Amino acid sequence: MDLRHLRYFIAVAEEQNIGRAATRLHISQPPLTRQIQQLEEELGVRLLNRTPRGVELTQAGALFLDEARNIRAVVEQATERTQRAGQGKLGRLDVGIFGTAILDAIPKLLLAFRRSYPEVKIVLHTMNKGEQIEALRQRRITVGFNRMLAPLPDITTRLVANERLLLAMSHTSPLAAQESVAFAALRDHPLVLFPTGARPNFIDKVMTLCHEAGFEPIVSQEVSDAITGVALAAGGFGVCLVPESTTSLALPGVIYKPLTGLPHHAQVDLSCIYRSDDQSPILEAFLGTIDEVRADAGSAPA
Amino acid sequence: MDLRHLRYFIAVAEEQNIGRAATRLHISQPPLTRQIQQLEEELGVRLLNRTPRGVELTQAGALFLDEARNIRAVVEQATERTQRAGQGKLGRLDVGIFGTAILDAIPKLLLAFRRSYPEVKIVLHTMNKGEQIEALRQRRITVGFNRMLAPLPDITTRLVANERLLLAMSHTSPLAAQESVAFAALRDHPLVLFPTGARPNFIDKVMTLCHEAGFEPIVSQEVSDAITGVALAAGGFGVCLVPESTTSLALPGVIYKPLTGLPHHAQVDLSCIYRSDDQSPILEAFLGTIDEVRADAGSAPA
DNA sequence: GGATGATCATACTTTAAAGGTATTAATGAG
DNA sequence: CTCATTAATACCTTTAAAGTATGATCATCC
Repeated sequence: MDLRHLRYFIAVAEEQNIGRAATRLHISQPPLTRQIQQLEEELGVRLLNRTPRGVELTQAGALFLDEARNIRAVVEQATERTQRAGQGKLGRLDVGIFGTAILDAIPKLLLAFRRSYPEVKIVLHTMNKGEQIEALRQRRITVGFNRMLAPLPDITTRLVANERLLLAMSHTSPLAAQESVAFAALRDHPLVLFPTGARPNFIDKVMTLCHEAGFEPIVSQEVSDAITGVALAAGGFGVCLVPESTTSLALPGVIYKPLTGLPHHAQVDLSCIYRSDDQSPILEAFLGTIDEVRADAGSAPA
Repeated sequence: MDLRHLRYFIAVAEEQNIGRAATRLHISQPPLTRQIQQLEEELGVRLLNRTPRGVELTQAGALFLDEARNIRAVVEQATERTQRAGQGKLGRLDVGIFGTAILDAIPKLLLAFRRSYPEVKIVLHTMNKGEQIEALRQRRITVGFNRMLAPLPDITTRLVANERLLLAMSHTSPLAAQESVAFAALRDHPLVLFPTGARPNFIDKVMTLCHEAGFEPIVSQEVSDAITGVALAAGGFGVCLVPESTTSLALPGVIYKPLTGLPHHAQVDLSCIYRSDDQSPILEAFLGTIDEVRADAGSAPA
């Protein structure tokens, strides 16, 4: 049996007349007669009673008409859903996120994507840089978000945001009175650094900036993540260099100050990463959303 | 799109390999490759990612696999149901019944049919002789039950039961003391006759029997149906000739007596009637059940 | 790192089946 | 009894699916 048989049978049943049905189907009458005969033979069931004025459905034929219409509807729905999936409009996007990277930019991005593609289910997985790479390769996630990723052949990196550096400190800090802080002034202040973890990382970046500025920083403490770092800064353990988006962390007693005297490259990137050979339409859609969001942010910066 | 495409795609998806799937489908690899390409082109969706070790499903492909399996199941179920309908095992049987004909024989028959064909819905329609003929011609019913039907060209009659005649009377009747009643004795007893309605009917039959026995009966009352007739007999209006199955009507004060001295043809038939040109499998099944029930009754009479 | 083997894709041919034309058979209407 | 209508059949054409042979690509193994 064939979908064509169903289509033909529906036409014949609706017209109650093989010739008229053939016209409607844009074929001639004899092949239609044959196709219906073939269908009946294959099912082993008489579907039509032939009369001199046309045909009429048997009881089995009436039942089969219902079934045929149902099948047609199911097939239509299947193709429609598949096509939406093929356009990235229906499906699932697994996203690897890295602790503090979830602040600010990423929620905006995910919300924008969900607005454009409401039928794509977004599943978040918290994992660190190494785990993200591993999960990408194993296809457990489609995209990850990270900072300062060393380039890899099979992973493509796409810049999502480039943030200024700010200085987090306790409101009791001697630097708190100033409107802004000169980077070079940090030579005399103990620093809380983060994150400890796979190199290269943000600690390396800060160290390099200090060296470029001509001093060796006083390291008060190295901690695993930004939240801990800011908390320690609030507690007076020292000052802590953070990406701008960290200001979303409004811990009590913490104030953030802009820095002056930093080189242009003293910014910290936030990148989206994905498998270079991934051609899935959902990924494409997601990358498109990134572009849109960046364009919006560029045209109307906050 | 075609059911073949679905079958092929399911095989490819399950084997994750076009060549192996082709073997499983008993075709060679190139046409299978082409059919899959064709399917993708028609949907406008990439369903497979080709790798050097075979193929893997895209997200849309995985969704389509589910849909394809679903369609296959729906189609299988449709053919299965249609085939059962074609064998008379699934569907609907509309039956016209005539008042008192519902006693005894017909319930037995309908129960036997329902036991053999539990998925055929039996719908009963109470209608008289003329209405049954009309309803048969208009296909509102498939079979009817009736007595003493005059032969018609487009309606076939099939004898279901042939019943003796009994005499219903009040237990206070002078005839009540006898074990049986000689038919000729009825010449002196007023008769309650039924049914009034389309000729020929049971009244004609009784009158003929009386004439053959050489007397003109005293007609006490003519009534529309057996129940009324028996009730009047119970009330002392006279005696009432009834088919044997009427004994199911155990009205208070009524007794039934066998008759002696009747000719062989003094029996009343109960027949099933149906359109002569009706070839529906459900009718065939029902006629088959009639045969079986009669055979059972014949081999082991009550 | 080049040979090897596996896999999918392409080109071309064969075969099967769907579609078309002409005609017949059956049946009801005028 | 003829005519019109309808489905069925016979035969031919065309389309498309299947087969054969071969090429391209890429991972794997010595």
